[in-house]
Amino acid sequence: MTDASSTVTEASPEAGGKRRQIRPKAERRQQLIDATIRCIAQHGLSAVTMQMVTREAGLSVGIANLHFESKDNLLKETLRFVAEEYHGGQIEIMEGGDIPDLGERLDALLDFQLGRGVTQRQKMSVWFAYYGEAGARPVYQKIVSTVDRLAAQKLEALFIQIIREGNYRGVDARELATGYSALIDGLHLGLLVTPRELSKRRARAVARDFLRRAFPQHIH
Amino acid sequence: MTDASSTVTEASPEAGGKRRQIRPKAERRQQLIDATIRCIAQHGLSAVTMQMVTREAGLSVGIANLHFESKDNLLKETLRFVAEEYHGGQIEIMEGGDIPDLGERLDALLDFQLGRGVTQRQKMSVWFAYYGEAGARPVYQKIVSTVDRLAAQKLEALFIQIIREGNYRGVDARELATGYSALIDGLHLGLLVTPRELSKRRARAVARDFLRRAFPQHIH
DNA sequence: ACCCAGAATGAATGAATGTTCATTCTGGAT
DNA sequence: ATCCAGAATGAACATTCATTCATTCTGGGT
Repeated sequence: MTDASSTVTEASPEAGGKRRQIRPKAERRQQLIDATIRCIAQHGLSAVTMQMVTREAGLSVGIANLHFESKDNLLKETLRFVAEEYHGGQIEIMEGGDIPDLGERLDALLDFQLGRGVTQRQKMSVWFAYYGEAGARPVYQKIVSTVDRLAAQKLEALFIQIIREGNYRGVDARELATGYSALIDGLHLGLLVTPRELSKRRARAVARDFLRRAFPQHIH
Repeated sequence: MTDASSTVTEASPEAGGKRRQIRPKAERRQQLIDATIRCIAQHGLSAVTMQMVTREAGLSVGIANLHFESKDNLLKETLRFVAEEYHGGQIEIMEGGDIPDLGERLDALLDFQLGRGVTQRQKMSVWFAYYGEAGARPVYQKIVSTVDRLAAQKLEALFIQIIREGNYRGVDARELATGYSALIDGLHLGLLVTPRELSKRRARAVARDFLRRAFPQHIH
């Protein structure tokens, strides 16, 4: 009855007041997934331990196996969350009823893919940590493939619309979509591994150039 | 004096004849690095153990710490080897005194980057396994950055030559080189993670398209 | 005020792994 | 034939980590 921690936000990893709190399952799951993302970004996927994650979340070790049955499952669910968040965001923009102009929609997509601040870097780390293991783990491949395929289809559909509107000749939407996706992935890699060589500004310029060369009327 | 294993190639992981062989240090180092590459490709970086690597190499556990001082060091040296092999190959082609025609040289580069068979897939796995950890491990970043920077410079130099020869206007060699490198990285990722969606043939077509759009006179 | 389903805890457990080092063995030098 | 530097071995050790579960605690329902 001495502390004023009645509205504690769980944001403080340490804190003296360590009063036990009971929260709904869904909330704890998300809390653990968020902590996992931070841990992977900071220490790398192969160095992540359950103790590390639960401490980062400000919870006890046992709780991870209560809400996820195992470490493997926690990692799997974390990947699923990141994948769905990233691709979901893209898809929303590409379907974009809120942006009628196709050129502006492309711009918004590019903003989403290469924008944001520190948070984005965390997500990128997680993203590529899983890519690294995907070659040996079919489960990861499957999760990524599923969302990837949908995003690829939406991108192709958007490109088809743009090609029709601009009356561009000799351009294959599918091939261009594959190229653009690969380019964005490659730029993310560059930003992550060699941030000294590749600034975010330049990455955006490069991606924009790619689009301009393909759709000169839509990107200026 | 009963066996004919005098010219044993160390290629057989098991084998009944387990006679101890003494070999020069450099050879053992390479043997262990090769085994490490195979293990990473097959099991993923985070699952690799010393026992796994030494068994794959057909040697005892102690030997890894004899030639490399630790597991960390073995992994570091393996990355250095893969990085230098990949970038070294590229650089050799780009400097390429043996291919005078610039268009053909681009073709050769593309062949090297997206060609080959199973072996190449192994190398890709290793490559991205390290990328995944690079966000959290400055040592890996440094190794990759070093070779990467040199390759980027050579590529830019090649593009400058091509731009001059073709008299291309409004094209920035540096930006184009960044874009092409990123595209290749992204295509590698696609081949590794979603081989069902992206065939090697299509990856080549996409990369070729990128070059053709930039240098139409040099790529047909 | 009381109760109790089930959320949360964390010490204990056992398995896995990196590293060490006393010992064995090899092959070229003498 | 003999020798020995140092390459190779692998059982043993210490540590680290995922998982378990007996116990404690919480907060909504009655």
